[in-house]
Amino acid sequence: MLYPLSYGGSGSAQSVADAVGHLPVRVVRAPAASRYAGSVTPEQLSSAIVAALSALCDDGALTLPDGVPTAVVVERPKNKEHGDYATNVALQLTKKAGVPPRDLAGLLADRLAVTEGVAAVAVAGPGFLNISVEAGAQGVLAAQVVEAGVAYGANDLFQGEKINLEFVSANPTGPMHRGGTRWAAVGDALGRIFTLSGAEVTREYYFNDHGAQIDRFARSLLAGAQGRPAPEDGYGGEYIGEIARAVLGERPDTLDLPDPEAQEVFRALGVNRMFDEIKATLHDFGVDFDVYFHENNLHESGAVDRAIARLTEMGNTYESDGALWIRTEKYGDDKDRVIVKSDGEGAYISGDAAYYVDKKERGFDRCLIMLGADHHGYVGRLMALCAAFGDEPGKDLEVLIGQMVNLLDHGKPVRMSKRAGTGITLEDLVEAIGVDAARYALARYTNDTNIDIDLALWARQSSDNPVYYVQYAHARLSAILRNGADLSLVPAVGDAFDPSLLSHEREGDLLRGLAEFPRVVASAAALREPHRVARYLEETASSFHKFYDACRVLPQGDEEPSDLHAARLLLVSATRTVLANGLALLGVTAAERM
RNA sequence: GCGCUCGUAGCUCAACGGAUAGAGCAUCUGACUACGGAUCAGAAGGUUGGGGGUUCGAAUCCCUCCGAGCGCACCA
Repeated sequence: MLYPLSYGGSGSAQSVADAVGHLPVRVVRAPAASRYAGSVTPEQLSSAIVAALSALCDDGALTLPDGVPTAVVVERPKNKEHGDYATNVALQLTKKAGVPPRDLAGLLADRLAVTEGVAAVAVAGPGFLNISVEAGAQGVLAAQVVEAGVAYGANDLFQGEKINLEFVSANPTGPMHRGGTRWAAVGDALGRIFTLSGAEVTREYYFNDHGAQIDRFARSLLAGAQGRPAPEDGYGGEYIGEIARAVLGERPDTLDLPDPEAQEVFRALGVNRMFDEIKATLHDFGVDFDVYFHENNLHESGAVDRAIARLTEMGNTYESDGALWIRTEKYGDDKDRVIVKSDGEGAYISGDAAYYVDKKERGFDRCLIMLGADHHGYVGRLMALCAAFGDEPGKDLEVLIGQMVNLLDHGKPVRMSKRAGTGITLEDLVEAIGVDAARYALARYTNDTNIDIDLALWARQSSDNPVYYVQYAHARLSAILRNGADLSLVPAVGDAFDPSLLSHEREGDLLRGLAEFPRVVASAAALREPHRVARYLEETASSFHKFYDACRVLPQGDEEPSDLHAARLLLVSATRTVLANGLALLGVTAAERM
């Protein structure tokens, strides 16, 4: 769930879906133009329903004071007794039209029944329209998926938008702990999802390399190098000694310098070492940022002073008790905040103000910041900051919160990392269960719930591990295609493909599932919920296994290859495309063999 | 005390305000002359924390109580 589109108790609980319109029909680009005509997609059904409504109004059978909607929701029912597709349009319009829902549904059903590719339309329950599609109209999708290839799943929800994603942004004072770890997986996946939804994405990491924490880090390194214990307010853990030794390796004479100068060497070189280590860890995790932004630059370049000046020009600052304050309360924060401390130093928020201005000057339509739950108290002031600059919180700036991740091992909490001296690090997690399982496990759940990840489960290579279930399906699909190739059997294409052959119930289930993929991607982008992709992949893998169990794809023994074999091989190819594209969105390997 | 996020099967979790609340694991029963059994079929398992409200319809929105996690700096 998105954190605040509305925030600070303004009361409106408007969902993102509302904000972008009715998702299921609006966002989806029809599969690439294709020589395989005759398919029936949800979008086409939506159009057909809109046309039917218009016709009913023209005939005087129906009166809609607000006019005919431009699109209606067509969804795939959970229960397949309710047809291939369903719409609640009659229930939605019953009040405006002044017609009982079942009557309105009946009027629409008569009109829709004659649509090409539609096999049957039924009125059900309180007034749902249940639509069944002819087998041939569904089967076409297999060809469309294979034609689209890696582009299948693309949609234009964020077409042309420049989106800045800031995530992880762990302090360069130690190895990356679990707070940033969840976002490393989820934020990167979200970036991939936005990209497939048409956005131009910039991934950004904000290094807080300014301020007291860096002083503490430098003092800790110096202490470590001198064999003294870590300062009381400093950093412990084995990595301090490692970094200190590395700095000494680079500058062996450091300890001969007076302490203040030595500390400066440790600061400069130690922080750089930490940068490099964090970048390398993330790279190994499959996450690379386009921009590593250094907070210190904002202070040294005068960007902070300019941002503060601008806030002052806009009348959003005032002096009190020798400090400069920003009027965040006016914009929904709990209270005003100090932006320049009475000692003349910029408070932390001054860097954020300048950073935000910098992002906007770089032309981003949306800036998303992803934070751990331990920072959610900061959301209000960030949003207020955005408003203080005259921008629109929730649009120009959006903050996502990821709740805590608890790591377990055989049900028991794992809390400490020897090397970091604090929480479990990303490296610890990867070492325990590998990159694929780690990324999948972290991306599989909604961000706004605490999750427990049991290392013992995710390290297991068996069916109770969801990532293996999906990867296995992909490997199995790959094996079928390999075996088919050995028999010189290739997926049906062009005139050789008869979509109506894919008429088995399990084939229909699978095809309808594959048709959902672009909408799943679009909704994952709109709601900022990558876990939808993971759940969808598990469903699709399951749907495939059921198909596999019931439908023989390749010829057996001396059997002659038939058009059905070729058609099913095409369906196999399409399914593999969807699983591969979906796993790619999560940054998880899609292996041909396991 | 105030705020944010949650509370769904024994466990871990799904469910754009829609139809009989779904999966996996665990438990029980079945399917291997195997296109990869890392699979499939079936059974059992629920007052969606409690109580009000909103409406054609609520796990979902509003109020309230209970419980959990995380926050409430001139720290960063």
